[in-house]
Amino acid sequence: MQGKYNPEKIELKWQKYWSEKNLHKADTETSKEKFYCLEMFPYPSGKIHMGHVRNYAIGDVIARYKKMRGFNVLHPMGWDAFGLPAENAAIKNNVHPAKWTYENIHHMKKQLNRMGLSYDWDREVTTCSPEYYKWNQWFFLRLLQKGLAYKRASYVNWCPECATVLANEQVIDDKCWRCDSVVSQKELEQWFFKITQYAEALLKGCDELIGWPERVVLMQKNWIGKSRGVEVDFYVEGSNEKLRIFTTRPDTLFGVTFMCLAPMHPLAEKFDINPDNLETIKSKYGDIEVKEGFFTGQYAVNPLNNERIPIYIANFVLMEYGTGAIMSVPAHDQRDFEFAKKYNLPIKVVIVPKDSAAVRQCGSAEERIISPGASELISAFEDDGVLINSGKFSGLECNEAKDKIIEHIEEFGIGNEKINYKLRDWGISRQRYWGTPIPVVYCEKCGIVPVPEKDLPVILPEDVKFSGTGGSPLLESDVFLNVKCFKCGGGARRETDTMDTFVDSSWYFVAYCFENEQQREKANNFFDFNSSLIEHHPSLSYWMPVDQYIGGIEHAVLHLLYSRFFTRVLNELGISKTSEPFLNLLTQGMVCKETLRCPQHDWLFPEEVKDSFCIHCGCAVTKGRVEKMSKSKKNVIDPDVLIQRYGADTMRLFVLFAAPPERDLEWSDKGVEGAYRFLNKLWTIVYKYIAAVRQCDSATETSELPNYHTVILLRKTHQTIKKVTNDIEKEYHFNTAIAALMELSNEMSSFEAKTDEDKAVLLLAIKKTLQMIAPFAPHIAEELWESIGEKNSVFEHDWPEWDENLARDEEIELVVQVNGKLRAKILIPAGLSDDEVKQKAQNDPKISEIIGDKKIKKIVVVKGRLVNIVI
RNA sequence: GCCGGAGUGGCGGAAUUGGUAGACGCAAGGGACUUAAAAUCCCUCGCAGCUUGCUGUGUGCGAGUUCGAGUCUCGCCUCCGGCACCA
Repeated sequence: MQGKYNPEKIELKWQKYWSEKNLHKADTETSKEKFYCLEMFPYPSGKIHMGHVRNYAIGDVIARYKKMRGFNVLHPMGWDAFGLPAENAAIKNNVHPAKWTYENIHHMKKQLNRMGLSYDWDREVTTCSPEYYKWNQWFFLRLLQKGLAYKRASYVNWCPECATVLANEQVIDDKCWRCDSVVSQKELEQWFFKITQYAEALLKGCDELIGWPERVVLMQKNWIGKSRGVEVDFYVEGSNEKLRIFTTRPDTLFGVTFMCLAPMHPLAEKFDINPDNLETIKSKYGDIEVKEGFFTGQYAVNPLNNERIPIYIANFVLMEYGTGAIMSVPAHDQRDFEFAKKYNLPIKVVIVPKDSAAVRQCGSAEERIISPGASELISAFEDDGVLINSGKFSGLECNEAKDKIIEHIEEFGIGNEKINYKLRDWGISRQRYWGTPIPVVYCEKCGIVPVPEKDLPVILPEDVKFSGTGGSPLLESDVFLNVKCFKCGGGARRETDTMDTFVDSSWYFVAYCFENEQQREKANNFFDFNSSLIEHHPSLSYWMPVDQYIGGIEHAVLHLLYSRFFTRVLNELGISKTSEPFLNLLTQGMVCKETLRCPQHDWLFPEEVKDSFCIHCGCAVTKGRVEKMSKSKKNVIDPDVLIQRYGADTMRLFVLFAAPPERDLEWSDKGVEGAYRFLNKLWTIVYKYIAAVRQCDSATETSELPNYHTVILLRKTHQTIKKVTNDIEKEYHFNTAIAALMELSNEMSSFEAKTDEDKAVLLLAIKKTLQMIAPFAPHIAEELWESIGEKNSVFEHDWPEWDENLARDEEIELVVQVNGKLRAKILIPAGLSDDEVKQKAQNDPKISEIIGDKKIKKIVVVKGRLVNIVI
């Protein structure tokens, strides 16, 4: 097919070819080494956006490249199909969430295929299908059995108007995002997964994540938030009660001047305090702006020095962390310091900087201990130092003091060393319809009764209405709601909460390991309900873990942490051999574009601007910041439009070329045209020489070629293979790999093939270029590959190899520096000895002139690069 | 506040282990082809100076190490991201 480059025509042709030949299917039985390449599956919101395009283009390059390198590649795709938008669409458009979701999936699947992505669709998963979510339920039951799923009361965001729980993200300025009612905190019974039991394992596992970006690992570590400290009992004066606190600074125990309880602390109930005061503080609980508290009238006794310490109740003390009570050391904690100043509480210095002058200076602090307001401190001293005023521990350095004091505390039975984590259990209950029903029933006699495995899946009922008010639609389905107890056969009510959609995505990578949903059901052991013998399934142990995972940084904590948690549980259940799901992680940057703003009309589409004035009001339009593409900011580019105009190959190429994968990418319409030009150029090169090239029998790889330019092209070809291979292999630097291919193309387009040998070398260069461009722009590669007379798909050929000898330059450009400054460049043959190089450098007329009769102190030679003469 | 990351031409971005700063692309300017335009091709392109070839200078700022620093060390500045009452 000659003529003009017509992307649409060839792209559809090759997409059909791939699908008919089943080219993207993962082998089930093979001796080949496996490579599991996975991109985060999308939420079927309606249509794909540029973020998807980037994510999936990156994944596709890796999958196709690995296939060409001879791996058995698993490259699946599916749908994160449960979730709120479907329910909102149901309310708004009176369409069932399932219909809305499946229509979106249908459309988006077409879009993905139009991009030419190499998915094995036989392994597609859709999380809203009962075949999929019954496994959510199965996992839930296993977790319940192991005590890893439990129900307890907790505080949640509650919208009284919608009668539902809201996620933190859905509360905007303390109001419901949907109805604008003021959101309150409500105590509600919720299901939890006990992820905290795995805090230490997940933290330790972080060290295994060597293929992850450091910052993601760090974010995981911070999220888990381990800290070592000690729990200490303070006596409550005049009662048998003990007040237990947690601190990471036992070295400051002698500096405690007051204590604070969380307003929900059980002791608060026992104290004789004004209930109004308590209510006020409770209402300010969680308010970051103010730190408030009040004196309970009660005193505690410091177990180390028997000092009498007032007990306060304060809004900033969290019930969820530590023991819900703190000791306050205003001299060495800034927040305590501010609180002490506000309520005029004593400040006692117990740690001073290590250097002696400061010790002496602060020595005078001895006199003003516990004298409120006397302290000259303007802020807390939080650094490490030396202890003073601390009984037998005075004079010790902080770290040593910590150990000694912990020892002392344990010896006298006042408390114990304690490790705390910030990680909380994972609340999975959602009062929504479009999610996995939690498989339990409530029986008046038997209480919580799990649905037996053989009765799974608990299917979402169809007879529901979506009004948008009055809570979960499941509450209105009698068929769903009223069941017989699985234990006693009596009347029971089904759980109407559904699971957080993060449950669905915590194990979907496991589901892909099985060939299709039918087979998944019958061909495995662990999914077999009747089998008490749970074994590692061969498919699973073959494919897991995922070799390369690719997705947005926004999932750095939640999804990735949940998946790690699930994989550990699966491992303990004997299902998965691996304890970490993702070997290598690539977090791609956002796709951004310039925004346009009009003072009157806010964000504008580019079409709404003419000569930098708003077409509606004539106001001068200012260029906003470059921001992540979003509908609301009117700076989105629709992939469909782009494909229509330039084709999928151009879109893919641009997105891969404009920035390295992990960095943010700034959209440039002109840049897209550049990518399109490059593909056209490639097309022209091939067709310009195709007639001549066809006459050659085969490409020869001999290096004994007479023509200088031919040698250069051959060398460039081998250098490019080396460069592109290394760029892909090393850090997935696709932008520089593509740049190298552009360089080679530039070389080819200025090359004139006269002799047969010239033609042979050119054909070789063309072939290798097509093979190397194939993972990036697969359609044009296939088309041109066919055009030069190759049989079979380009993807069925091995990735090109380079010859180190042919890639080596015969001559090198030697840089000559004098005193570190560039003074000359000379061409010398490669492989000279250091002495010869030194000689040549000094013999250069310019250099010898500069040196003149000055004395040479030293000559530094960097092989193959430069000479530096120091005079 | 704490923890990360990043600052390189008009722009996106390149630069092995410390070794020619600015690959590749975009934009811009000039030229060729054309009746004309588009497309394509060729040339120029960090800044400053003049003798147009060179000299000086240049990777956020200031020091330092080194024969040599975009890269390493120390001290600042700015931007971005994450966490944030975590005791």
